[in-house]
Amino acid sequence: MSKGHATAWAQLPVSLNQLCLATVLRCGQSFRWKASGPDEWSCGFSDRIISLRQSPTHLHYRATFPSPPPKSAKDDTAEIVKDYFNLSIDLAALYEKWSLADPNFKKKAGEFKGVRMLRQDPWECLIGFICSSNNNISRIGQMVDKLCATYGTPLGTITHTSTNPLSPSSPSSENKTPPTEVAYYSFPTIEALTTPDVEETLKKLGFGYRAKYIYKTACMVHKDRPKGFLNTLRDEKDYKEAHAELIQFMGVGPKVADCVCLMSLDKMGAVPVDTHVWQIATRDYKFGKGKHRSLTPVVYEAVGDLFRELWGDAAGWAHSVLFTADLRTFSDRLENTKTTTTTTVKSKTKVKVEVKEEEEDEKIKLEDVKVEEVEGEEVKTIEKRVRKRGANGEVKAEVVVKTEEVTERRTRRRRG
DNA sequence: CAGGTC
DNA sequence: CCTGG
Repeated sequence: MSKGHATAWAQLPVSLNQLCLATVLRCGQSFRWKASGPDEWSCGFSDRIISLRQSPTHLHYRATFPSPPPKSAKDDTAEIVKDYFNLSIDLAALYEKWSLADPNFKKKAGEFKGVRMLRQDPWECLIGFICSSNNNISRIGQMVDKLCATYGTPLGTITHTSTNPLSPSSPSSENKTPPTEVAYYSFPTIEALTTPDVEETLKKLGFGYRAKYIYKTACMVHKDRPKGFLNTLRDEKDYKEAHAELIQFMGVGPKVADCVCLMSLDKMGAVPVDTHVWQIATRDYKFGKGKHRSLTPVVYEAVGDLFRELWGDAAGWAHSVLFTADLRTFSDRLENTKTTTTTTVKSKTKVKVEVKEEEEDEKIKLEDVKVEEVEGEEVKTIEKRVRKRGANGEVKAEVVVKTEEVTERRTRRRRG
C-alpha cells in the first residue's frame, strides 16, 4: 500500500443551490464517501481516489492515483465528477417547479437546498442497496467498506486530518486529532464477487443473509446476462422495463430496484418507497387516510404514483429532498422543529360491577391482562377481580373492574 | 427496531 | 431471516 500521487486541486463552478456536498454525500445514496478532513470528502473510484471540497461558488476536486500517471495521460477527473453529480441537470429550476406544485415541498426545501441525485455505477449501486435491506445506515456503510477492502483493488492511502468540529482554530489546541493514513479501495468488480468463497467470506464478515444475495446476484449478472447488461438498462430500457429486469436478481425487491433505477440508471421518476417515504406519504400527504396497514405491492405502487402525479417526471429527485429532510441525521436542520417523544396514556374504566353469589374453590385470579397491538399503540385490557369471602372461605361477592388503557408512543416532529 | 426480501 | 447500534 503506497501513499498516492495526488493531482493539484481544480474546480468547477457549482452553486450551493445546485449541490450541497455535505448533504448529498451523507443522505444514503452512496455509502462509500468518507470525511477525510474538515469539509472534505473522499471516495475510491475504479482507478483513483477522488477528494472533494466545496465553496459557495465552486466544487473543488482532486484525484490521487496509486502510481504516477503516464506523462501523456490527461486527467479526466473533471469528466468523472460532472457525470457522477449529474451536473448537466439544473436542480434549482426543478426546485422551483416542485415548490409551485406542492406547498409542503416548498416549506421543507428551504433548509435542504442542493439535494440532487448522484449518477452512480449501476453495479455498485445494486450491491450497495442489497446490503441496505432491513438494515441501518451505519451498518450498511461498514458492510460496503468491508466488501471493498476484501474484494476491491487497493488504491493507496490518503491523509485524513481532523474532522472534529470542536477543534478550535488556535494551533495550541489540545483536542486536535493527529492525521492518519487511510486506505482506499475500488468497488469490487462483478467477477470478483463470483468466486466460490464469497458467500462464506461475507457471512464471516457479518453480512448475515445478504451474503447469499450478493453472491447469487453476482453470478446471475456475470453468467446469465450479456456483458455490460446493467449499463444497457440506462439507455435501452425505460423505467418499467429496467425495474422488471432488476427484481429478477436475488435480494432485489421493488424498493431496492427503484433505488438502482433512480440513483444509477437515469430513471428520474423512480420513487423508492421505504419506511421513511411511507411515513411522509401518510403523515404529510394523508395518503390512504390511515386505511392501509402495511406496504403491500399495490400500496407501494400507489404511493409512487401519488408522488409522480404531484411532482411530475422527476418525482424521484423531489422525493429525495423530503426523504433527506426526514432523516435523523438532518432533522435538527428544520427550525422550530422539535423531536418529542410523547407517551400518552388514556385510561378508560369501562365495565364495573358484577356481583356473584356463588361458591368457588379455585385459586383467586387477581389480575388478567390482555394486550392488543394496534398500529403504534397498545391497548391493554386489565381485568381485576376482587372477591369478598365469608368466614369459611366461600365467595360471597365478586367485583370485576375492567380498565382499558391506551398507550401511544409516537415520535413527532412539529413546527412551532 | 433498522431505508426489505425470500 | 443475520446482526448490532
